[in-house]
Amino acid sequence: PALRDDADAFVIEVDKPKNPDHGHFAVNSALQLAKRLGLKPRDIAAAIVDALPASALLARKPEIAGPGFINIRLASSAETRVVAAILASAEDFGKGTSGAGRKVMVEFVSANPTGPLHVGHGRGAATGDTLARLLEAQGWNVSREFYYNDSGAQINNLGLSVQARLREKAGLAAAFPEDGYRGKYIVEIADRYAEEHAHDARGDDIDAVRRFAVAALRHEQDLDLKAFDVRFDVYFLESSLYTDGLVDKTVEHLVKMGHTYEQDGALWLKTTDYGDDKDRVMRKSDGTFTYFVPDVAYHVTKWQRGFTRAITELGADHHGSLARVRAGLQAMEIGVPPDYPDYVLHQMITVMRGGEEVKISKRAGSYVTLRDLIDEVGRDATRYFFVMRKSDSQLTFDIDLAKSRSEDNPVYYVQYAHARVCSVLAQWGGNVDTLAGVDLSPLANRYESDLLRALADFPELLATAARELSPHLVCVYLGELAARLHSYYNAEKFLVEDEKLKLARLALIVATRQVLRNGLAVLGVSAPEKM
RNA sequence: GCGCCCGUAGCUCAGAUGGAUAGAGUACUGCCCUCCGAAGGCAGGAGUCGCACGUUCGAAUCGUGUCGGGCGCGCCA
Repeated sequence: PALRDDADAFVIEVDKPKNPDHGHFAVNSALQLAKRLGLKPRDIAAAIVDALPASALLARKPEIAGPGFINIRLASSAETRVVAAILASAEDFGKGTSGAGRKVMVEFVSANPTGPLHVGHGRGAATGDTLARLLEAQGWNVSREFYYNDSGAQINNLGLSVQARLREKAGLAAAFPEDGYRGKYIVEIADRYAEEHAHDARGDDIDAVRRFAVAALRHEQDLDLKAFDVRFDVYFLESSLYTDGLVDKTVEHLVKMGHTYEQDGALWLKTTDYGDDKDRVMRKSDGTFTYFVPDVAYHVTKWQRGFTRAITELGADHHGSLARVRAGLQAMEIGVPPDYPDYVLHQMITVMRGGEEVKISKRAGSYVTLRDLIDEVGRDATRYFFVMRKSDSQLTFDIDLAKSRSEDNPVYYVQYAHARVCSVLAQWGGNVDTLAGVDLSPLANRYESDLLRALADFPELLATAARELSPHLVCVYLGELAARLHSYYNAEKFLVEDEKLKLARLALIVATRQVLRNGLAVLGVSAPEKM
């Protein structure tokens, strides 16, 4: 009665307790209501339990435990239903429909074409691609986009660096640009340029040199991404923002909206009106634009291309641009939500080699490339490694450890579980399809129950990972699922004499194999039948 | 100085909406293949969840402060 006069709605929360002794579901409402009702939590719980109707789905009457939790345990017949659902849905098991076909862009990697992709880009590539796969699995219409800066000072610098190497080769006294790129790959590009441009072996045609270098590096990056099984739908050139006049239009629009002012010969945007900590220069006193203007213009195109949702995956060293871009978008007053786009930042990776930190510097040419990693530890392990940690925690990547202990990489643990099931099925020799309608009532021990619970969690897990933009949750889940399969395998024999028991167990492990496969697919990691 | 992220076992890290004895891997110790692959399993020790205060029936989780680490803060990109 007290609840009926209360204007506040009361929401009953149903938890899934970590401890299996607490049942499949737990309700803590009695604890939360105790104060409002002025009653003891256990008394409230008892009243609730008494009022519940009996159900064939429940193993027994809900229990009151601890300070007043209500623990609910499913009957075995309810618990095993998930197996049939998995076998029926196969690769679609776990998918959701919350995206409802809406468009979302995931922008990631977006490396400038001034050098090979390094470990940081690898983390971004694995994270962004997994996010895209997660969103696709929730029914979003995902477009993967790579934005690259093919103009401006850094590209200029790249051209000059290659030119300097060309001149060295030609025996000319040439000063290497102070901020030039010193990596070996610059020398290689210079060599190739000289080969293919015999008439300009000294690189006098700086435009041609620059174009060649950008094309060469873009090509290398594409090969790296391909080796990583990452593909993009759109490569967006920063230069197109200028050639299409979008940068100018954006600036004009911001001026028109009254969010700018002139000072010291420069044009400023009042980003402080939108939460930035200081106003930002848009047009420098020399008439050129600062980089954040094309950034805003680029995000305007995302919105105007119909992406009402956009996710931008960046290295954490770019986090300073977030507030600015969002502020710029707000100042446009074109209806973009204040939190557009969603940002997912990945923290820096500290690379250790030989017990020492490897400083990654493009300009100095000290590098651990993505290609090195893929060659040394393999694509699957590299992808898994990069997404198994929360992206906003910094991680230490010990190259020696990754190489020497590559067999201990957690990805093999998960893949092995999959291969193990395949191996059992091969020994059985029966037709897997016939397992779909098998009687599952023989499944009763705790290993089977644990496995069933884990399988049933998969759809919600994927939904959570997508909602939280947290790919690492998939890795955590798969590790636990594989652990349960391995424990089960060691504790019980599957290919037993008892035909009914055997078929029930086989159906269960086939369902497990399917979920392992589906989870690995989201990560872009293979599910081998043999290892 | 300002902003963002992080601070959980020796090490690397999980702990979604606050819940019931804080988890995994690794390392270390000891067991388990006449048995579906031991790339596996089982058992053990190891943590005042950086610190303090606060909110709450209840805090690793929320708030404030503080200390420590990373990153970013230029009319650079």
